Amino acid sequence: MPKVGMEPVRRLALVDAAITEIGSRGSLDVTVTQIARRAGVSSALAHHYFGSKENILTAAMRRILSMLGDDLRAAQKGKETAIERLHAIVAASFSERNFRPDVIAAWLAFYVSAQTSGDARRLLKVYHARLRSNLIHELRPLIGARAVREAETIAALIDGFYIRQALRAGSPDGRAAIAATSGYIDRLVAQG
Amino acid sequence: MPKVGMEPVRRLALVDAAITEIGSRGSLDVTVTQIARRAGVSSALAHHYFGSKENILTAAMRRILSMLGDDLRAAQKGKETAIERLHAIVAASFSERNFRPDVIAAWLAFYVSAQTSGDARRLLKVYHARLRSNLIHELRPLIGARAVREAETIAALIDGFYIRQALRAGSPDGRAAIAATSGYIDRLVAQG
DNA sequence: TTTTTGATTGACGCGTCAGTCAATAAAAAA
DNA sequence: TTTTTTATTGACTGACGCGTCAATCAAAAA
Repeated sequence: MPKVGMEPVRRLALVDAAITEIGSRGSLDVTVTQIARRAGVSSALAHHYFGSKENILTAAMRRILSMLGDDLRAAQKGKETAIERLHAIVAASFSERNFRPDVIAAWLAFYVSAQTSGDARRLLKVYHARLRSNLIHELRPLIGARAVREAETIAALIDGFYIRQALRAGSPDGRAAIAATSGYIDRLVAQG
Repeated sequence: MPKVGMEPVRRLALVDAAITEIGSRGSLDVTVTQIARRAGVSSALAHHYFGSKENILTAAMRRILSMLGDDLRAAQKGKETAIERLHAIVAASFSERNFRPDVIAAWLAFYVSAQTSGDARRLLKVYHARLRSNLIHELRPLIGARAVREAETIAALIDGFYIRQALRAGSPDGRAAIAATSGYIDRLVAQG
């Protein structure tokens, strides 16, 4: 079976396997062997390509956040008004692709690892900064100086719905989260 | 030094040490030896009293949540109106005693362990249920049927500020969180 | 065909950690 | 005083996980 050009294939498979494994175990306490098995390779190969377990986990995190980033960008495209773009940000945050049990569990686990790992911390901060700057940019023309503080609150609301979903049993209810968050924004704007 | 009646003293010291250790490491990945050393005893003694590491961690979690519960109850006492009690709930949630880096880190870590451990999950659900029922009870006379949905949103807001604080560097800014959350409630009530 | 290069893994060393156990020491009870 | 009970720990073990390494295998290049 040894064919040339396997590296990118294996890397992707391992990262995907890591996300799934973290999601299914609900914790970063996954072994390289578990990840490798799920990806259909040996643990030695995982080390061969990634060097260390931490590198695998960081790559998984990067992938989750970049998926979210892509969605955010895509959702805002074509929207004409600021309020539409705000709604698009909220919708993307709770879209079927991102607001999923395994992704939520992984995302939560990364929050914890950000307490220790510099890489994880940096990546999460980038995501925070981008979300924040997006929100402020759209809010400013609508509510002026209050945009900064309100962006923080909206972000907290989004993160809050994420973490609470992590504790729920059933499949995520993105619509309720969207309704609440968008509702908050609408009331904000209506009041000026 | 062996004196009788050490058990409750040791238990308390070990649980406190566990909270501090988790907070300082920012993760549940703490060893029994670390906890025991911080409490000034051997790891064997920790096992002697608690039987297992998981029991220590669960006890630590129970303690954090019961501290929060006490504060919540105390804060509501003496308040006459529903809106005052709502503000008291928010203030207690972000009080100096609870909204502290090590407690926040431990709390976050417990959220993760709730994905795996039945005990942790159960404890967190109790906290959620109590907060939810408190909020609904006070909101109902003010906004009627919308109370249920809004209680969920307020809870998400609180949890969201917690998790976002976990990523920040400096010491927690409880006032800002209180201002935002209480502000949300005020606007809610003002609109009827 | 021979050589090189990339893919792949089984086996293993090294460290860590949870939990056990037997032994010691001192207080309390008999 | 002798016996029992409680507190306490050093030493140990069995399991587990990361990361390494030498070896194998097949495709590609020479």
